Amino acid sequence: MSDERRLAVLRAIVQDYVQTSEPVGSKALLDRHHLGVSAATVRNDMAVLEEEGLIAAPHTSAGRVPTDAGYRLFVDRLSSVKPMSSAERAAIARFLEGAVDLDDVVDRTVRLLATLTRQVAVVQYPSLTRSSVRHIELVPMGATRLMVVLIVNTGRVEQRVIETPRDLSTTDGEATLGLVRAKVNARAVGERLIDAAASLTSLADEFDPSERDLVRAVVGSLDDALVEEREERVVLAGTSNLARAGADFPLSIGPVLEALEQHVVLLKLLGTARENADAVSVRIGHENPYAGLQSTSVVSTEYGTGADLVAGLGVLGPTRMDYPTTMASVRAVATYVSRILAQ
Amino acid sequence: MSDERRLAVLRAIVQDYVQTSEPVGSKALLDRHHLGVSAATVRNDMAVLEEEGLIAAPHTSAGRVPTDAGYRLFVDRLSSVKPMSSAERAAIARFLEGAVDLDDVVDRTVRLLATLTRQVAVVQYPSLTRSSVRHIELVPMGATRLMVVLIVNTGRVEQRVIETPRDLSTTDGEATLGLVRAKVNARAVGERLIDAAASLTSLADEFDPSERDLVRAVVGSLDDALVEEREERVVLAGTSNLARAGADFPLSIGPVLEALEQHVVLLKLLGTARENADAVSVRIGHENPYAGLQSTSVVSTEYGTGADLVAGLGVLGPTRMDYPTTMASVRAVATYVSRILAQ
DNA sequence: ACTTGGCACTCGCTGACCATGAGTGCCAGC
DNA sequence: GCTGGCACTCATGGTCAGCGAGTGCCAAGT
Repeated sequence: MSDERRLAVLRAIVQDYVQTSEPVGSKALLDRHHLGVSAATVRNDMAVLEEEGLIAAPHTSAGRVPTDAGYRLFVDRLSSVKPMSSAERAAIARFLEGAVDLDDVVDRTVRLLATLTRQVAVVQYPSLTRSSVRHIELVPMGATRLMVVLIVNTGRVEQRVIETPRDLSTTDGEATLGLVRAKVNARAVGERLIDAAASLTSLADEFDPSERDLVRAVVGSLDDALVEEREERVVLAGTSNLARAGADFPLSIGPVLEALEQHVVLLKLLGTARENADAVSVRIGHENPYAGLQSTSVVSTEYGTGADLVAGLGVLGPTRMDYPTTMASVRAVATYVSRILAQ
Repeated sequence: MSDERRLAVLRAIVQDYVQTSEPVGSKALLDRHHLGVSAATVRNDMAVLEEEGLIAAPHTSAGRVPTDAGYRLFVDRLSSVKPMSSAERAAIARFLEGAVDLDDVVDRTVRLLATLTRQVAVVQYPSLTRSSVRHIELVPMGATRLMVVLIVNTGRVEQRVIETPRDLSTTDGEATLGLVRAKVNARAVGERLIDAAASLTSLADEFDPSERDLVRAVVGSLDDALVEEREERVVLAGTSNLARAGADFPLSIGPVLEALEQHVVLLKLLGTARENADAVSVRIGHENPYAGLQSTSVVSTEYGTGADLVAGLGVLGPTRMDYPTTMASVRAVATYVSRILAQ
């Protein structure tokens, strides 16, 4: 049956509404899309679409607006990811090339994403939990304080300062410290962070009882650094784009801003996206499990180095969003930042 | 003359308007403050205040609202910083005590400030340019790559990875590296960052010509890390508080959000505050040099360790703000975070 | 069986109009 | 110099009518 034309009508409604942000009626629709039928036919189709819960009318006598389900159908079956021009791709690559270190890469990525999509961009720092230990350094700071520095293969560095039970400024103390440094590195380097924590636990047994306090203190602080959840950091950009789209949020942007401040929430959003393959994930309106984000959509994906996918990035905006181009931007940025990180 | 009473009227207007966010008229004013005079007298005073540009009427027949100049006079002469209860002080101290490292201190500080003031909080990272070098570590990563780690006395760590011109995996290479490490530290440790950069420049001269390439590479990356402006980082919290006070912004909160994303702007705001003594600085409305912040006020101060003041913190909100309590919170938080950092 | 033109109907939006009331400015008297 | 009184100004909120975009449905056409 005309099932196919009805979907074409839905597609047209979504496209028009995204562009004009006004409810679209049967007549306006005919002006902009030359479906080969009359207004009355479109009206009938619309009635069916409404019954199926794909579109809704704000008031009796206004045009129709897509529902979350309508957008869902649109992204799943009625749209394809819009290809980017090679000029755009080149611009992305060039902008990311200039980064000097990991912080800078992440910073540029998030800014770029916000600019491209004109929406709020969210980038997760490459997650330590999937990364491995590259080196551990012990730096004495005065007689009884020690800085423990953990260097991860993604380039991130974690440090802790601890009080040591022994005086390290003696030659004897220095020798001990050298031994501890060597053994800690021998056990941990190359291990994934979680495994490293495990293989360090029994380290104290290898030392003289008099030195175990020191070893335990070092291992303890490493444990701390290894599991510390702060590594799961996210960075935001483009928050002001929310104000531009202010009218799209039924209440106000307050709840959205609140959600954006709760980085745990954002991490979960990016995290659950990861269940899917390496495709771009889209979560629309009420599909978001968090109150306050129920009138927003999240377009996200993974990025990282090779087989070792390490983090997520994405954008957040009103459900009334240009999904095809947003998805294209997210995918392109993820691709290029991954490429940069692989070096 | 009744100059004094007129100021009392101004004070009352500011207080009422801050609380109710509605223009305050002569009658409403008498209900809430028992000035010993009649409404007509207050009206006369108001007329004078308006002529002096301290208050203004949104429309002919509405109450009066303080102007930026009115707020200025209020904070300068009509209010005192509200003292905090010892319970509040204790709560602040307790919350900040729990921090595990510098990042955590800054993070807790900014959150605390946002919660206390119910406004947008801005905290600058302790600035490296005023800090000194505590230690420099050189960590080989494979044969021809070297990680240069700079540890600053504020606890911050900067790292760079460089390609080395020499193979460092040989015993010979390791010896050279040890020598470089020792000399670099000898020259730089304890120096202020800017001075350290200067005293390192001639270091290559002390080495064999065959080793100078390596030394130059190390020094170059340190130079880079020492002057890198990213150290001048700021952290935000409480952005969602802007939405709550939405009605206070004539246009929309868009421009404000934009300004908040430009960290350079925020740094300048905190930076210029520093010209004043160690008091709390207040910049009201149009006193802010940045378009987009002209309907906001910034309350800021310095914090840091002892004589070595290293950074600024503050809050940003609508000009209609409870200045006395906000100033008290800012001052208290600065005091306590400084105390924590001094350890 | 589907499409189409037509027609009555709904309902949000806009602008006009009015009553209300908070608030002002001014003046004459104390 | 303060006060009570009074006329005046406007923003606000409510009602009401007209407009128009848009719908739903029906009867006729293909």
